[in-house]
Amino acid sequence: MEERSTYPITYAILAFLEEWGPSSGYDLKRGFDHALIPFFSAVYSQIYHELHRLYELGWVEMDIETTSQRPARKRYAITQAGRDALTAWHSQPLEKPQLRDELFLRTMFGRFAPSHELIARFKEAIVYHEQQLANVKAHVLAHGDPLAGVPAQKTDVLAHDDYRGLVVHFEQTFEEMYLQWLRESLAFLEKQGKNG
Amino acid sequence: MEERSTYPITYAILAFLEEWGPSSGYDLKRGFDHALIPFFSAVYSQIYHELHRLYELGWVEMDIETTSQRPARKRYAITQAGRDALTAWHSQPLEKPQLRDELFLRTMFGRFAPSHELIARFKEAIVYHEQQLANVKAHVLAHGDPLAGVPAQKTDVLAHDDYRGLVVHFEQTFEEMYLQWLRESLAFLEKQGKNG
DNA sequence: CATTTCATGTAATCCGTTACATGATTCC
DNA sequence: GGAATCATGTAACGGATTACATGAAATG
Repeated sequence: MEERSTYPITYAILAFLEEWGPSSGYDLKRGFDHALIPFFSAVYSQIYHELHRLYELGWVEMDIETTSQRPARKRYAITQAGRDALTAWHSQPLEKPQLRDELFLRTMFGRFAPSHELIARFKEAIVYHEQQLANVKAHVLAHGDPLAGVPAQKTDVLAHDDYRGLVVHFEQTFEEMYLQWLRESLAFLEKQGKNG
Repeated sequence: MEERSTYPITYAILAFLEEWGPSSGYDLKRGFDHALIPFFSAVYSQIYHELHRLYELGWVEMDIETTSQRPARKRYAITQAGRDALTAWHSQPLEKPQLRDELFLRTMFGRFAPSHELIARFKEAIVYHEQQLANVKAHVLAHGDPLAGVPAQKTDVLAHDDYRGLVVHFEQTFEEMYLQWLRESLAFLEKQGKNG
């Protein structure tokens, strides 16, 4: 197979179909929003487009539900070729991670505006990341945290949710670290403002 | 003015021109690579394109150096309108930060491949982030860290800049946190593997 | 009876990256 | 003499997002 062009969403969809069983594009969207926040998201148009692509690759199969009174609903299921692709994915090299955050650029060039502007941005960022942290903590309660010893692991194999738990643990640590930086920096900026 | 469409690179260029004085696209590229790694980067084509755009906006002016024997060199300088735009930028709301990292998706769906695969990815990520941390520590020495009380080197023209130091502090803390997560997760994965 | 939810898709735009194209000068 | 550096750009592609388009059924 000469499969060029697979993206993160390719495998996100395959993995969810494998985990959840046959699903519609609509189901997938809702699943992504609930389970993958905030490190992965997709919009409907992207999901529907990718499902068509996966269908043509033979990695998913599809049937249309006729039983329901609801709008036409297409159920997609992963095929064996899809499962093989999902497994092969884990052998491929990782893409480089990217953290894009305009606040860093604003901070770096903060002196080109009155100091209260940057201070206001920091305060807004604190509100935003406090909300993110609250969301993540709800996730920890839901999925556990294997590194912090929060619930549910089997002794023989990795528990189902342990993998997700590792990611959620990262999210929580990240948000806490970010908030600490915001608060320390804010204090620094406010102190400098008074001295200057 | 009905001009939509200004991006981070717009302001990165304006800020650097304000800070460094008149510069060529080539200068800007080198400056970005040295001063903004790893949270901001740009390729030549993007920089040249943006410079043309800024010229048409009247935010920069340009003259061609005829004195040199080198290839034609265009020197761009920020205008007053450019300075105004740079200041106005700081009043605008922040875009939402995005951390894109394929490792999270790989981890979440780690059970769809033999455990040694994910373990190998984690080991590769450790090597990568150790290198990132080493780069950042060199930055700290060059630019200082106002939160940790590390002074900037006087040899650096931009060294007075505490704003940049705040960003570099974040970078270092981020890489340290990331590495800790990688090592803890790796130990967890390896332990679970032996039990199974 | 109005809003939300269910349900799928097309079209356009946008931003970033890669590939391509050129050529002089300096350094080893 | 060959490699690296200086220096500027065009063309094409590609993934992600936004806007647009439609409409039934359940919920309050």
